[in-house]
Parts: sequence; C-alpha cells; structure tokens
Amino acid sequence: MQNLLHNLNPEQLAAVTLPPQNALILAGAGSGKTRVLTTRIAWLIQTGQVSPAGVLAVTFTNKAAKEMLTRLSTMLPINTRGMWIGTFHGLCNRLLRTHYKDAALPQTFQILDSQDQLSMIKRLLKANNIDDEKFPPKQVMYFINNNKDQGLRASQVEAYDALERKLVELYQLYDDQCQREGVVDFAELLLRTYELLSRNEPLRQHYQQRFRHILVDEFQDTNNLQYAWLKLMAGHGSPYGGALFAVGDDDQSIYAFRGANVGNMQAFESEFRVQNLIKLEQNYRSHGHILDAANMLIANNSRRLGKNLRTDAGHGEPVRVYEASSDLQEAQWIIEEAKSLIAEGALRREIAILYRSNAQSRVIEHALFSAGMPYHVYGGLRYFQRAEVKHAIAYLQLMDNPHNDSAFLRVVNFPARGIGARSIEQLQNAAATYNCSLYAAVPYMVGKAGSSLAAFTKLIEGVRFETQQLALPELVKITLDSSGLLQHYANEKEGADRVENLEQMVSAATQFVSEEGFGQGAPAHLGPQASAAAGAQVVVADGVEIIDADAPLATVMSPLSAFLSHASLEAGDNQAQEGQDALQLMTVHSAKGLEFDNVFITGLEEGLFPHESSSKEEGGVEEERRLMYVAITRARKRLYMAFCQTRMLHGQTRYNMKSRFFDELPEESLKWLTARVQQNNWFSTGSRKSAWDEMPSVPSADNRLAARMNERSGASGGWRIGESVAHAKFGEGVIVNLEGSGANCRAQINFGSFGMKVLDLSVAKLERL
DNA sequence: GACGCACCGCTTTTT
DNA sequence: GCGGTGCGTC
Repeated sequence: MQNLLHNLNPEQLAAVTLPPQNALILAGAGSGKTRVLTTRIAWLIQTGQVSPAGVLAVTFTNKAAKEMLTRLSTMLPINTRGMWIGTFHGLCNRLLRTHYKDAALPQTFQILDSQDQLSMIKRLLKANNIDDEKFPPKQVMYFINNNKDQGLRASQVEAYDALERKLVELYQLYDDQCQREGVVDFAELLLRTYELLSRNEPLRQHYQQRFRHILVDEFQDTNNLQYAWLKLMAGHGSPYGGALFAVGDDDQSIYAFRGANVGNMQAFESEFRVQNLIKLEQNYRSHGHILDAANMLIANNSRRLGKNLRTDAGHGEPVRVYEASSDLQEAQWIIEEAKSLIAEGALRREIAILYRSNAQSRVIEHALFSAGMPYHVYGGLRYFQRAEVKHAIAYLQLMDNPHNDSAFLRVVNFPARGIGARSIEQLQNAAATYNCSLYAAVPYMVGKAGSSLAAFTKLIEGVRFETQQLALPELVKITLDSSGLLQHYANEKEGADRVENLEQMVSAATQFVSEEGFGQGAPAHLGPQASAAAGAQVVVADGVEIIDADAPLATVMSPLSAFLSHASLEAGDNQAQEGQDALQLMTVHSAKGLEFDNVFITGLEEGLFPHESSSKEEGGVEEERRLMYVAITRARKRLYMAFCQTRMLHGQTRYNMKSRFFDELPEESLKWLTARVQQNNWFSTGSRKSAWDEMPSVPSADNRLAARMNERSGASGGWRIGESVAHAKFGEGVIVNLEGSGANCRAQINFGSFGMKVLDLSVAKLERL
C-alpha cells in the first residue's frame, strides 16, 4: 500500500484516496491522469473497499483499456479478470451477448463497422428508389448516427419538413433492415444497451448494485448517450448504484465534430452534486517555455473550467518558429532540423511531425522519402479494414449468421463464380418478396442463377459442417482455402502482401483464442452454454434468474462470434513496422495522448490551422485552439512551429496568412528562426528580411517558383504574389493574385479576418512587410 | 468480368 | 492532385 501511494503529489494522492463518492478530476496534459485512474482502482481493492467485480472502468479506445489493464496487473497481485475494464462499445457488446434475448437480438448478432453501415444505407436507398443526389448516403448515415447518439429512435425524432420526414423514414427502414439481418452498428451497441437497462428493472438494479465504483477516462469526449449510459449504470436518481469517478480535461476536448459534449463535465458536476473536484495541474512532461505557450494560448478560450499547468522542469529551450516560403520548403526545413536533432543524439521515434489534416502529409512524406529518412505515418488502413481481410471475415460471418446481407454481397461473387449483377438483382427481389435475407432467398431462385447461388450457399454450409468440431484457427485456415480467396490472391501479380495478410489471420485467431480464455481446442462454432457456461455467474434477483455478463467472453459467446466482434471492435494496428526507429507523422488528433521529446507543428496558417471550416461553426475556433493546445503539450523538450507563404492544396496554390495562434503565444517563449513581423511595426518603412530572401537550401522546384514570381513582379510595380503587405484599414494581408500592369495594376489580397479584397495598386496605400 | 475513363469531393476519427 | 466510385465498353 505504501508502495502504491508513494511518489504521488498531493493532488494525485487526494484524488486516489477520495471517499466513495462522485468525483470530477480535472487532469491537465501530462499530469499523470492514467496513473491516478489505475492507482485509484488498485487502492480501492487493496484497502478492501471494493472487490474486483465491483469495478467498472470505461475508456474510449482499446489502447487505453489495455494500458489500464497492464498497469493494474503490475500494481496488484490478483487476477484482473473479475474487473470490467473496456471501451463503451466493448462493454456493451458483452452485455448484449449475455442478455441477447432481453435485447431482442439473435445470439450471433454481428457488428457493422462504418464501411458496412454506409454500404447498407446505399443498398437501402437503391431498394427504395431514392435519389442519392437528394439524399447522399453519407448524410443519411450522419443523420441516423446523430440521432442514435442523442438516444433517439426514428419514432422519437421530430421532423419539421418533407426532407426530414423522409430521413426519419429512412432511419426506420434502416433499423428494420438491421433487425432482420441480425446486425448492429456502433451507435446501436450503446443505444440498445441503454434501452435494455432502462426497460428491464431487475437487470438494471443488478448491475447498479454490482458496480460500486465506476471510473471514466477522457470524460470530456463523452456524447450525450454515453453520459446517459453512465448515469444509468451509476444508478443516478435511484437508491442503488455506486460512485462515478470521472477524469477529463475540458481543454483537450477536440471531438465535438463527432458528438462529444464537453458540457457533460459541467452537467455531471451539478447533476451529481459533485463535492470532490480536484485539479491536477502539475505537469511532468514539458519544459517551461512549452507550458507557458500552452497556458497563454488556451487562456483565450471562454467557458473553461479553469486550469493552469506548472512544472518544476525549468524553462528549457524556447519554441522555434519558422516561416517557410512554400510547403516544399517547410518539409525541407523539417528534415534539416530533424537531421541535426538526430546528430545531437535524438532518437527518430522521439521526433513527431504533426499536421492539422492528412492532405499535408504527402509533401512531407515525399521529402522524407527523397532524403532517405525512415518515417511512419499513423492512421492508415488498419488490419481488419483491408479488403482481403474483410472478405475473409465476411465468409466467417456468413457461417455464424447467414442473414448478414452485407457479408453475403461482399463475397457471393468474390472470387468470381459467375454470379453477376443480374442474378443479384433477382435475388434481392426474391428477398423483398418473401421478406427474408438474401441467403434465405436463394432456394426461391430458379435456372442458372439459382444453381450458381445454391452452389455458393452449399460452399458456406459445407465449410461449416466440415469444421464443426475444429478450433477457431483451423476454421479460419479452412475458410481461406475453401473460399478460394488464398488461391485468388496467389494468382494475382501484386497479391503477395494480400496473401500474407490472409495467412496472418490464422495467427491472429490463435492469439485471440488464447488471450480471451477460450480453451485452445474449443470448437469455434460451439455455443457458450456448452463451452463455458460453468464460468457464468447466475444471480437471482426478485425471483428473476440473471446470468451476469461476467468475464471471460467465453461464458457468453462462441469463439467464432467473439472473434468476429473483436474484428469489428478492434480494427488492429495499421502497420507492422513497429520495431523500426522512424520519424512519427500524424494528425494532431491522433497525437492526443502521446508525447515526444521533439515535436514539429506544421502548417500553422489561417484557413488550415485554424481550419477555415471551423470559423463557420459555433465554437469552432475555440475547438481549433484546444487542438493547438493538444499539439503544443505533446512536446517534452523541443517544440517547433512552422507556416508557409505558399501551399498547394486541392491542386491549387494558396496564399495564407500565418495562424492567429501566433499572436496568442508569449513573445518571450518564442524564438523566430526567420525575421518576424512586429505587430506594432506594421507601418514602419524599414524593409524586413523575409524567409524568402534567405532560404538556406531551397529545393529546385522552389527556386523555379521564386523565379516565376519575380518575373511577374516587373510588370506589377514591384509587388509579388505571396508577399506580405499591410493596409491602413485592413491590417496585415497576403497578395494572392496580381492583374493588369503599370497604372492599371490591381492586387487581390487576403486580409484574413477582413476577407479577400481587390485593390488598385495606384490608389491603395500598401506597406511592404 | 476486367479494365478504363470520367467524375466527385476534399478536416479532424474511434468504436 | 489524388484516390475512391460508378458506369460503360470490349
């Protein structure tokens, strides 16, 4: 116990040892949040205040859940199995598997990922002859998911015009179709669980009484449904229920665009009458200048809960700021700086290059590739999302639940077996007529199409029969062969990677079976009741027998079902080149939660960061500022910021002003590597040396660009596209275009918040910057 | 049934 | 500027 608590600072200690009451922990970046969360659990168990089975810990990502489990197992001598630690979706999946009857789901219900969901909506639109110009599938999906995230069923959505009424109708059709097929989307996992527990009182009370301590990570990222779910679990407003321990940081709320509601923090504080609010402000990550920059920037936001990070680490290096002439040159500069960092002994994996949007990575990647520097881009296609892996999964899905139409359509003719669009159309008509799944409609088909289709279902049933008594890895192996997938890719010219990915599925299955506590040889298809019902805890409450949805998964589902939900809920890593020491490229969003010795924040330009579309949304710029705050606080020792005068975006050259965020950073913490414009110096005549004039090692493409621009300057009274200027009324701007010549010369200038203006150069008084 | 061409859209992302 | 998608042709 002494061990557990030692080395905690006073605030951390206070949070860990709070009495069993609701609590809100405001945990700043790098303040030891995960440590507090895990130590709290360990302390509660070690002091005998709760048994492992009384703990429910919820995270957003599998990574965070795994991290908690790992840390806990080093702190506690006991088995962590009895605890419920997982993502919202993972926990809901487990609950729904256990109580599938009460939730009105088939035992082998399957989970649609976003790809599957979208293709299902497209099918639905087609089947109902709906113009997908008027109802873009993505928007229909957004509408459905949004309402589910608000806890609303189609019947509860209020529609005010014909368009909305149609959307509501589609929502209902979509849900009906899911129910017929026995599939649920991500939002449905949560909503269905929520409805199950609200409706079913004995079940609700059982879980409310069981979980004495509910702990939530990244609380600022919860959406309304998740918050309602937590309220229900914690028995808010009922005589039962445990304490809710919420950890979050309102300044790091960057997911409003997908429904996260920071307001949940304030709501929690008042609705749960939180007496215990603790702020963790001591930062163990970054040097002083970096924190000063973060603190001063975020102070520009309103409606904060209020927090200021501090450190004992000293000021450290100032933040280095660089103005590049172009995106190419920005990339070139990053490489030069990275090289010298590495020369000073930095590890490549301790250098992160962050950007606002993925499109920015291309130029940087290209430069890194040319320079022969190893790098790793985060956020590509993940393992279980690859086409060939999804195909294999579809075969497995059909064996477990043949009514999954998405899976059926994906592989009915892949590899090709002579079942064309015409046959599929007939089959869909038959399915509509008999109100059944495509698979079930196959017997109604006649002729050549009928026999090809029958051969396909026979193939599925054949493999199922053949593998009846086999364990999951064998089932996977046989499926890969019998489906013809392996053969198909082996014959393909560039199919080697795909074959490798497919073969990897066998090892993935082996690993899964052993990690999830299924017996090594447990038959993949066998139902849970036969395989492991002995482990399930049966509870009798109010005369109702309840099988508690306890770990391990083997108690509630077959190895195959479990593996399939694993594939949907945990998409896997994106690349296997883990061991390599490489520069880390990622968006600011994906950098959240990570830290590096050296961080580059790139593309700090108006319109890009903050992104232009954010200024149209209510509170959009504040969210961008929080995003910038997240970016800054990733750095331990060195932080670099860069922006460009010219940038290629969507096939067009754009001229942006430097980001407004520079004006919100403390002067004394910045070191400008290129001459900088003094704000109070706009109208002085002294000419400024810009990065343009002192480019150290400009790539050739850049030289050409510069030359081209200088050519034009002769005809334009010395003005140049991309040049920074100041105007008495509009302030600082960038010349975006020049037209005409001599006395008729006009300039189009981007004045940032004043917008785009076209000025007659013989009249307008412009200052060169 | 495979390939080629035209068209679209384009912020951020986990489950 | 690029990648995904959907349609038309051989």
